[in-house]
Amino acid sequence: MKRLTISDIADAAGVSTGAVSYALNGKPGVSAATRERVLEIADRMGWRPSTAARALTRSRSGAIGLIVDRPAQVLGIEPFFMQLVSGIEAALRADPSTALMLAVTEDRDAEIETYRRWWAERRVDGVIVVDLHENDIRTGVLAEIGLPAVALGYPQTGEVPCVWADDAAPMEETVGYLAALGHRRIARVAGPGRFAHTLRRDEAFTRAVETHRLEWSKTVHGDYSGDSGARAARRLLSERDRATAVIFDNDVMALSAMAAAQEMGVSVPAQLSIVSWDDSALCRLVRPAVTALDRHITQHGVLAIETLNEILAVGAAGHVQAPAPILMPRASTGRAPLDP
Amino acid sequence: MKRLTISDIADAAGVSTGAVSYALNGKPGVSAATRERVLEIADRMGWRPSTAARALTRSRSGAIGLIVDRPAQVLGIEPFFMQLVSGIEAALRADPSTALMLAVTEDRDAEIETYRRWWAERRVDGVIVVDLHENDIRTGVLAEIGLPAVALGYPQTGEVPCVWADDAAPMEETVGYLAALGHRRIARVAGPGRFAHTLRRDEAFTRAVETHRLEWSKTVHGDYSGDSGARAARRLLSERDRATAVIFDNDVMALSAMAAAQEMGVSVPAQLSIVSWDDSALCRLVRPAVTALDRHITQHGVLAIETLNEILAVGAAGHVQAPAPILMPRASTGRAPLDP
DNA sequence: CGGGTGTGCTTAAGCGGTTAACTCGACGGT
DNA sequence: ACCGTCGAGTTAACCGCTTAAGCACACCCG
Repeated sequence: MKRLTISDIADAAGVSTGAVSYALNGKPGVSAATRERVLEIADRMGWRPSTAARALTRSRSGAIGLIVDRPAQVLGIEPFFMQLVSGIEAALRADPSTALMLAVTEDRDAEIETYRRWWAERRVDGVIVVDLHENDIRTGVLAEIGLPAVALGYPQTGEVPCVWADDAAPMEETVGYLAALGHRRIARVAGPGRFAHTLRRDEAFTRAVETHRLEWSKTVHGDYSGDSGARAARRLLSERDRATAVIFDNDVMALSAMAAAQEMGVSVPAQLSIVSWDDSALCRLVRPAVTALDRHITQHGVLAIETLNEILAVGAAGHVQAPAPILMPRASTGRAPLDP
Repeated sequence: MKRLTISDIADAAGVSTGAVSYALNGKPGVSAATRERVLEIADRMGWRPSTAARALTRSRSGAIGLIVDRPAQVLGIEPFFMQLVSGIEAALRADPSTALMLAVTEDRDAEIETYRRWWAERRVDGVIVVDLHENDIRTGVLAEIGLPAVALGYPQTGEVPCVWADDAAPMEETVGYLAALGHRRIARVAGPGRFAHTLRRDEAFTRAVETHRLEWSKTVHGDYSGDSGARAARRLLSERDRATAVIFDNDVMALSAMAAAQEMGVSVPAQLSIVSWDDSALCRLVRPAVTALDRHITQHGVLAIETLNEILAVGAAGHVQAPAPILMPRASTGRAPLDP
């Protein structure tokens, strides 16, 4: 089946390709009657402009890129990305002429290399960057090559607009909630320390611990994988005077830790309360269901696209604050044990 | 930062753009010395051909498409897609000039519409189709418009090459394994009946049940969501002379069902054995860890890309059999209860 | 009735590559 | 010395679309 070009439409309408182009792009230069006729014919014949040809003249590719750089093992199970993609796609549906380009890289260097390649090949008009580090080199590279970008995470140097959410208030709320349940010994199993949001939460946690005058607290770092969550749990549960509540930075670590606790004969929530800083169906899939902070990840995807569109339209955009995570108490949290 | 074009390279090398093109594409027409020099300059200056310009002349976009059509709710948690994407990306890494275009649609019509659009816009060179139905209309549409495609699922009309795996033998093995553990009453919670692989597994299950002369069996259909798995479990567990083992068509339903069983005070595996027809880290994340069939989904992604590349290179490809799922016995299966 | 002024379209150049066709020397054979 | 051949480039057309510039015609005004 032959693909139609603009000249097929021009022939059918009895006008030049230029006129067709004006008609289709809503530009002046053709009469209302002609415009109508061209539009009708193009629609009836099912013509769509070639993205390649358009990209060449407009220097816009009509695609935005997302690069995911986590080990395949974690990727498969981590609901974060698919939720994000859902949000991105939902926002993109408003403008079907834009598509999403996805890449999975093996490391940060490959990620940067892919940005450079995409830019040089004019494959994407902009990108969404996730897992922002403190002093992330990627934003520098993107600014240097001039590839429009929006990052998910705390505002950094200011070169790249960020979609961020306040973690301090929810952290305060979560610690307060656990304190109200009688917990005086709370641990936190964070994500990798290189991530900016990890550090912010670390700080917020420390502050909340002080505010509530807890007896003891501790922060350890994992890598979002189930293994690291389980390992952290085993270590925490082996301590004397151990924690009675643990806040995990994602759902996978929380679930895995809960399994580890069960194996050690520590019952949740009677002897140990568990909170996940990431809500997904996973948290409701297990028993006890896991108390979690809903981060509205899908919404982050929507905001990221809107911000990127703004950059593409007017050349710049400011940081965007997303709604703060909200605590969803479920069965994995309960009153602190009297004698842990 | 200005993007380089082929004429920048031509200028730097002191030759015409035509010569640069010949040099870069390994075509005759330039001396070895010139080729060397051009290659070196292009590399040093970091030039990459514009995909748009290339697409225009070669009528190849250098991208392949994947459309996912499942509710956002299921998407986020279903490890299937990310595993598939991992495989696709791994295979694409061999040829960095090809990118992956991802779309999430709301229903099948939107999916078909997107295929048509992508084709008309020359956005992708080929697509990978998942969740094949019996007599799937999508393969017809793709064949009609001539968009190269590879499907994941049982071979159908033959218009589109399929990457498929035998489910019969593993089903036989699984039922045999449960029978050996003393189970005489086995249920199966399948995916939606419209999927081709669901029907094949239904048949295989029925046959295996006969082979092993089970006392009783039953197949009910869910929709891969946790809710449907839990609902099915509750219904099955409420029956008199209920099943002592259940095989689920995916991990999400299996996990959810296990949670429902726990809520009903039915212990796994003492009173109920659970098997998931899909292995992911999820199955190892919960306690008891879930016995599952590893379908090598990542491998399916790799095979799909290889097959698609074959179609793009030589115009056609045959069906490809992927390795059969293998049973990974874990803690969710055990000896049948003497008195269920 | 000549000259400005829109209107509605066509023409053609250009986006960044690819490639068929052509040019220009050098070389070899007779 | 002349012609044919070949290697190494160059030139220019083309892919499908956009858009500045051009052009023909109708209309209005003094």
